[in-house]
Amino acid sequence: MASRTPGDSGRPRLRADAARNRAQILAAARTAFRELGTAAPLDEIARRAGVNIATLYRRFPDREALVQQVVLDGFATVADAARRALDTAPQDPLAAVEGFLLHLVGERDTLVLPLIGGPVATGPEAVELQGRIAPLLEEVLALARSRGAIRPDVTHMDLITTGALVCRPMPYLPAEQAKALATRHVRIFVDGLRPNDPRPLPPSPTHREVAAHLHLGSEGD
Amino acid sequence: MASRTPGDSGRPRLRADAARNRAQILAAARTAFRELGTAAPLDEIARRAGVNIATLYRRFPDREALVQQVVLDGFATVADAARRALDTAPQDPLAAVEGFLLHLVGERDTLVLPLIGGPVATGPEAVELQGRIAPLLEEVLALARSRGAIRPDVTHMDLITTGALVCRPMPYLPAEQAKALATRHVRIFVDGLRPNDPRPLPPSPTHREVAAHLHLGSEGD
Amino acid sequence: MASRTPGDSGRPRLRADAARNRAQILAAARTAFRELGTAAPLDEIARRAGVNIATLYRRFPDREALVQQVVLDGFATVADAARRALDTAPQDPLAAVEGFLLHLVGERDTLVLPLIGGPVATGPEAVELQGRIAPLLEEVLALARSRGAIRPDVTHMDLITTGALVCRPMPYLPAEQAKALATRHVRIFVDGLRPNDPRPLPPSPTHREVAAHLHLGSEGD
Amino acid sequence: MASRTPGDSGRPRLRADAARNRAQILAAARTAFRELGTAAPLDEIARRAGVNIATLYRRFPDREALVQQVVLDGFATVADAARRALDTAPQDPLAAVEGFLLHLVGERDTLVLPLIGGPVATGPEAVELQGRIAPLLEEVLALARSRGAIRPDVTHMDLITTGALVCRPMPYLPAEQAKALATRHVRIFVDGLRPNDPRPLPPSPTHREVAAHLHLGSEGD
DNA sequence: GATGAATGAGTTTTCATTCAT
DNA sequence: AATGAATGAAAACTCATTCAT
Repeated sequence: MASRTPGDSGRPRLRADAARNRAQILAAARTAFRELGTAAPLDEIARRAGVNIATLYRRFPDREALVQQVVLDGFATVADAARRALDTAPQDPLAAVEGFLLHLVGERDTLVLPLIGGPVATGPEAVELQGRIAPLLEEVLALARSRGAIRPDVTHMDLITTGALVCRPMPYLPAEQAKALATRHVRIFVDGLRPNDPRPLPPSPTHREVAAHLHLGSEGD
Repeated sequence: MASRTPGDSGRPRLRADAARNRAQILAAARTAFRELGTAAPLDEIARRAGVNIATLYRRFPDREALVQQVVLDGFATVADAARRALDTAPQDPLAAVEGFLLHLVGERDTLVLPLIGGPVATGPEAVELQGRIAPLLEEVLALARSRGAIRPDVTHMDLITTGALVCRPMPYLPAEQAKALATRHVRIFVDGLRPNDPRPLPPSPTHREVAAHLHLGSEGD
Repeated sequence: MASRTPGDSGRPRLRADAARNRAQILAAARTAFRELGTAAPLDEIARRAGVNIATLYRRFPDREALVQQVVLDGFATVADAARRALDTAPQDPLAAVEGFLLHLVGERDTLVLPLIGGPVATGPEAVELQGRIAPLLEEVLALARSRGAIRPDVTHMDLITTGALVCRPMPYLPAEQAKALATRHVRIFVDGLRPNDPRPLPPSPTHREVAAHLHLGSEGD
Repeated sequence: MASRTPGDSGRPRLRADAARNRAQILAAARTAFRELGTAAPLDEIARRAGVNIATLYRRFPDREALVQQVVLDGFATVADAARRALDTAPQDPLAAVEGFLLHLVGERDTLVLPLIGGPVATGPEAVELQGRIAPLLEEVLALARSRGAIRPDVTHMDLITTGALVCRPMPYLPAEQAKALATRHVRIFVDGLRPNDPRPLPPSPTHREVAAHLHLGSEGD
């Protein structure tokens, strides 16, 4: 559904052409970030968006702001998917989990979660969105556990991790093939979530530990 | 275990000090690429390696050559892991599969597979290594299937995809936490490989299709 | 005379300040190329032009482009001189030939014809200009021959060769002395064109042969 | 005749292989200087000579020394040509003049006279050679004048200028074509030297003036 | 609001030169 | 004597950012 226009909340309304430019810039940034990393040249992004580099700067005072917005839009997509999962969880909670992941896979072409080389979403909006996702997924998982539909040792962090992984760009592979492989991966993973005599998992870092590093299961540096 | 010195085949032997420099450059490149992407500044890499930038250029005529070698070393690690998996497969083929993936997770701090923004390994050595990995994994899988130890619809490409995903850098998350999450992911995934009434998988792109794009289950652009 | 502004055809009109910068860059390049060869440091050229090196790159994407334009302007000067020669040929065709050469000598301080180490003008504009010069000179020569004012075996290529030679920089000699020596050379050469029982010339390469190598009587490599 | 091996006088005798290397370096330098100017990369010259760059440095402590030697060899060729001209002058002094110029044209592929961008031959050997050339040519001219074989207002500097000009590289033109054009140019020029009612020449800079700038009719900077 | 233009600060790349083998 | 290797310094080139139109 996603009727929300990403990233335009809490801002003075823009003139129509300016709004269009802003949307084009964000779209160009999403693909450029996926292809080139968040260090992608800003004038390359402006070029792809069909606007002048100065126009980009008018909308986003620096690279950081642009990255923030793109990541924020990504988080919004995840939150959206989590909400839908909760909606459908009562019928079939495990299917809801799978639906969550496949929904993300469905958006993977334009989904930028914190990426290599990129600064990270630290603003209040980002924190707020991230804080909203975890409980939604935990609620889905709780329901699933109570129905015996899922192994008990899975946490929302495993889902977030999986979502982040299957949305990573796979450079030089056509989008269709990437999506097919990601889909198969999700299907197998979700089969692994079923309570079929699972081998117990090793301990997870706590949500708090990970949150202290601020982001969707990402590592590095 | 990894007794191979990476990337030193088919080359006139280097003087001892030069070989040491070369190894330091590659090590520095591996971590820099994981942290900053393959667009990481070369002088930063030289600095970390403790050599002059011109020395780096002496060994690797351009960024491309450096990336190639790093990726090639990554492939060699994967091939190595696949070989070990085949060795242990007769005892417990599914455990061998898991061992393959966990081995990669164990090396994830220094493992660079084709990455965002990066050119891609296309040289004959890369093709040769890639062509060596697939049959090894297929042999493991065949054994597992014949023992009924695994769902029948999994292919080596699913394993490659999974290996590539769980080795992706997770920027801003400490290595320990990243490894823990990756390990849990692998454990669940492998549970999903068991032949417990699995739901059939959607079709996979063929090896040939993917190979045409030349790389370990990676996408983009 | 020379009312043409060099190198500004077929381009979107530049802002006034940008056009000024462009002209200064070209002027600086002309003298730098004559002094240092076409490998002259671009930042030196930018410095002489009083602009930032990036501004130079904005106008000329690489050294090649800058050299092209400078050479193109040189060709334009030659074409201009040839046109004037044709204008005055009816009165005294041999004087017109001499005027052509002396005109070039007069501009030699800022005239850059294809030079050592330099790539060469191959674009359509260069070809067009070169193709325009030859017939003009041939027409002058035809008139001179019909009047018996010149030895019959001279071709426009001899004139082009001579023009190119006498315009070559003479490093370390002050411009005045260089011009004096070049002028004397032209005077003697033109005396050698008179039909005073000349010894026949050895065969010339054809225009086509030379044109296949694309440039005003230049050699090398 | 040129039985002289250029540039090996007054030096401790080299080991045979070292002498060979030195000759190869000089040959490579001659062509590289003609193609790329005297700023040609030294390792390029070493590469063409088939020796290591450090070997080049062992023979020539810096670029300057290499250029000096190459130019010196060029002067030696000119002096040689002048000597021959004087030998043959008694039979036909104008033919001797032409022979001088054509001799230079014949060597133009390997003849490097002070060139654009190049430092300049200032050593005692250079001065000595230059000082030797002028009187030889003047003697030829005096003989020609006394026989009425030449216009009276030509000086040795005109000959030097002409020699320098016709030996300039003509980049991108095959050597054969360049030589043909240069030959024709010389033939016409020499016809212009004949005492056929010549128009008087404008004044020449004096030998002293030019010598103050140290070189064979060259200008610039 | 949008853009062409300019610039300072990198980053990449090359090259002369020296050193150790 | 010759060479592989290393390096500092320069030059080529790119890019984020600001300014004037």
